[in-house]
Formats: sequence, structure tokens, C-alpha cells
Amino acid sequence: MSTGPTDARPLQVVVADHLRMGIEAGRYAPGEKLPTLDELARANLCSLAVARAAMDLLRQQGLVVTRQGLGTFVRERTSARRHGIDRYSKATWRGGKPILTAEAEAQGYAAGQMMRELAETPAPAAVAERFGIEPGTLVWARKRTTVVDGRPNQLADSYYELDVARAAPQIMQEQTGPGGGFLRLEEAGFELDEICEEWSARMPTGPERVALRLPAGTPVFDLIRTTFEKNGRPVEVMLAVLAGDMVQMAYRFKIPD
Amino acid sequence: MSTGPTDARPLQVVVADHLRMGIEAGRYAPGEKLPTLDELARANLCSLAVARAAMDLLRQQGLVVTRQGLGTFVRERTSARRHGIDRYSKATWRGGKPILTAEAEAQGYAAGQMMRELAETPAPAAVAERFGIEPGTLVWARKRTTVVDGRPNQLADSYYELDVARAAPQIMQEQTGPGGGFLRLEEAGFELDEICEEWSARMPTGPERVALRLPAGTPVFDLIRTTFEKNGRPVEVMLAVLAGDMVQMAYRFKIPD
DNA sequence: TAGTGGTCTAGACCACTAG
DNA sequence: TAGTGGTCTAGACCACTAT
Repeated sequence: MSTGPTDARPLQVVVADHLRMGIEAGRYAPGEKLPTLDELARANLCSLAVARAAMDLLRQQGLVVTRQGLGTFVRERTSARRHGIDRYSKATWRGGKPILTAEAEAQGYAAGQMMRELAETPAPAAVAERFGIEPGTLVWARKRTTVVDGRPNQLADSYYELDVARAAPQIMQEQTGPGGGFLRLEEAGFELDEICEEWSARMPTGPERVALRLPAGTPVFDLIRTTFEKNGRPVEVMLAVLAGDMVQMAYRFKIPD
Repeated sequence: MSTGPTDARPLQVVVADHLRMGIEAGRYAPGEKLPTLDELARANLCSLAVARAAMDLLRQQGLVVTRQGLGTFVRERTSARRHGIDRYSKATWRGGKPILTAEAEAQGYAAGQMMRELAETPAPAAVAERFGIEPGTLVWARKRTTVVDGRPNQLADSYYELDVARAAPQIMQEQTGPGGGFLRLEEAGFELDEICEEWSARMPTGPERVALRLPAGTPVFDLIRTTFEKNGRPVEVMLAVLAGDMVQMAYRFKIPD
């Protein structure tokens, strides 16, 4: 028997694990075609539905991708962009390059962005909390989708308190001009000083999967980035959802005393 | 027809999205029971298999949990532990508390650990790269599972070059003594100075899901932590897999010039 | 025992891709 | 046109939970 009664695991798990071990051991190389569902069903003496369920498990683990009409393939890892502290360097954006562009150039890829919304809106809870205001208070929202090498990689929503937005009115425009929003804020007299980045990870909702063109089995990062002035006031809060397969974060710091 | 030909989306997606919106709008509260598969099938004039497929989608999104024999419930978020820079504070471990314990006390939860392996092994590629040695070179490995409030939350594998391990032999023991590995290294003359943390996220493999008791639809973090001496030499490289629902990272830093 | 989710079969038909 | 994955149905039987 291929699956004796000694194996208590569900058949679909047995089939999936067998393939998984093959992939991890390198018996199937990245990009290589795996057996078809039909072959898998015949080889394991199971129904098509079980073979499919097994492949579904591997997809959920992000190990394979399926292409309708073609077959199932070992997933090739897209190289992740490194998110470090340096990309916020003042020298860069004071030199006229927005952070996104500068980072792209440094790592050798193409970057762009699309504006999704630019309007006054009630502050979401996470934003209100960090500004220290009541949830629902009106704030200025600047919602963008950033694009890397033709693929959307980030849904980035920046929020500003209204007096800040009025003081640096270009951030209420689609084009903030050379150097981007940070430089406009600085020109308006805000001394940008510290950044706090809070990260967590989760699976994307259906719409997020579509918007970020995420392969199955790919998580997203939730990022809350708060930018502070020298006097400690939060000037900008950004809520972002990043494609998990395109990002790696790196932080290097001194061990505190 | 409940799903006219005007709706091009698969029926299972329609059903899933309808429930998802109900959850996001708060019509189903966290912990609340959702309709049974039978009810779902009847309400949407679809087969049981489709109702099940819809629930599967929501599970993959981490929105619901199923309990066999009971039903399907809106997932309740476990509160995440915050990972910040402060937890590495020298004052803490010099005071005799290992990092894990100190962090747990600060945030008010119980922490423990289990040793999985303690042996000389060939260096994995990521480790060799950071030590600047050939992959496969023998290094000392210290593999632990850390436990928080009774649930395993981290598979943490620390690696040391052999001369370092010999210089601080307690790290080759199961118990490193008060203050933990960092204090032992310091006592052995290594001036710990900087830490580099590299984070990425992915879906767990089957065995990882079991080991970390991860709910469906929960990603894991991969962490590579390199600890440097003052002279720039990497003293320890740690590869860790963390339960994505139990971790939140927070980094606060000055904007560099 | 009744209710509910989990696994599995068998088969129909559609959608997409390559040649 | 043939091959392959995607959606869906209908129904059997098992495993677990509560009462």
C-alpha cells in the first residue's frame, strides 16, 4: 500500500509533504515543473481532488505557483528590497531625490508611484493614537501605491494633522516637487528628527492580494511609521501594507547601555 | 439567481467576500460563531464543497478559525509581544537577567525555553556568509525553542565560531547561568557593541506550523541577528523563526544625516 | 444522539496555454 | 486540438464536541 493504515495523516498531507521534501532537497529546482495533478493522482492512487488539495497546501506555504493551462512550478523567489535606516538619510532628500527614488537607484531598480487618494478624512484609530488626537478627527490623507519594476509593492497612506498640511501645502498636491514630502516639511520649518517604525505581518485580504499582485502563500507587512520633529511632535503617520515577498528589513544599532 | 452571470468571480470567492465584509464591518464580533457550512450552502444555493472552499479562503487570510465539531469562529487576535531595541540593554543582562526573561517581566508574561540541540555542526549558508567563512565550516550551534505563556513562539538557533565557543565554554552548556549568553561572552572578553537584525516574512512549512502551534493563515518571521564586537567581528549569528501572530517589531531611530 | 467540521471519491464542465 | 489547472456538484463516511 502506498498509504498504509499506519500513517495517520490525511492523504493530502502525505502527498503534499512528499513533494515538499522533494523541493527542499532540491530534487525539484526553482522554476521546474512539478507533476501534473493527473500524474499525482495516479502515482498516489488518490482522486484528483486530493492531488489538488495537496498542491493547495504547498501553494499556501508559498512553495509552488500554479499557472492555468501550463502546470505547477516550484516558486522562484523574487529578490527582496532591503529596507534600512540609511534610506531616510537627510543628505539624500535634501539633494532633491525623494526617498523612494533614491532607494531604487541605490539598489538598481525602477520605481514609481500612483496616487490613490488625496483628501481630508477622519483619522483611523492607529493614526489618531499616534498623533494623540480623538479618532475621527479630520486629518489630511495622502494615499499612494508605490511600484517597483512594474509591480505594485506597497500601499502607503500618509496622514498629517491639518495645520501641518496647511503649513506645507505642497503635500496636499499630487506632485510634492523635488526631494518629496520630507523636504517640503523641512522647508516649512518642521525639524524632522526621529522615526519610529512598527512592523507586523499577516495574510493579505482578497482585495490586497489583487492590488499587490501577490502570489498565493505570500504574507504582507503592516508598517506604521511615525516621523517626529525635534520637539517630539509627530508630524506624519504613515500606514503601509507591503508585499511580503519584496521586502526585507534591516536595522543595525548600538547595544544600549 | 443569487449569483447572476454579471458576477464573474467564482462563487466561493463571492461567498467568502460576503462573510469577510461582515467580519470587517463588525457584524460578526471576534470569537463569534459564523454560520455553519450547511447553512452557508443553503443560504447561497451552493454545494457544501463551495461553502467549505469559502471558509478555507477566510482561514488562509487568518480571519477565522475552525474547531471540529463546534463550528467556525471569527478569529480573536492574540496580543503580540513588542520587539524593540531596549530589550538588548546592557544594564539588564549585566544585572543577571537573560534577555528573554527580562523582556517577559517587562511586558508581564511567562517565558521559558527548551533546548533542542547543542552541538558542533556545519555552518548554514546564511551563517557562514555573516561570519565571513566557508559554508560548511564547523561552528557551535545552540538551538532553542522559546515559550511564551505556554505556547512556543520562537525557534532560535544561535551559532558561534569554535574559538569563541571555547573562550566562553558556558554557552556550550544547557544552562548558561545568570545573565545568559551575552554576559558570558562579555566576561570572556568580547566587547559586545552592535546588533544587526534582518527580518523577512513567509508562510510556515507544515512542521513549523506544528512546532509553533500556528493557527491557519498565520505567517512566520525569519530573523537573522548578528551581534558584533567593538572591533567589528561578528561574535554570534542567530537564525530564528518567530510566530507571526505573537510578534511586533518597533524601532525608533534618529534620521541619519 | 445530533450537530458540525474533515477527508475523500467520481465525474462534469470551463478557462487558459502551447503548438 | 490536446494538455492542464479552476470551479462546481452530489454524496459517502469519519472525527470531534456537546448534551
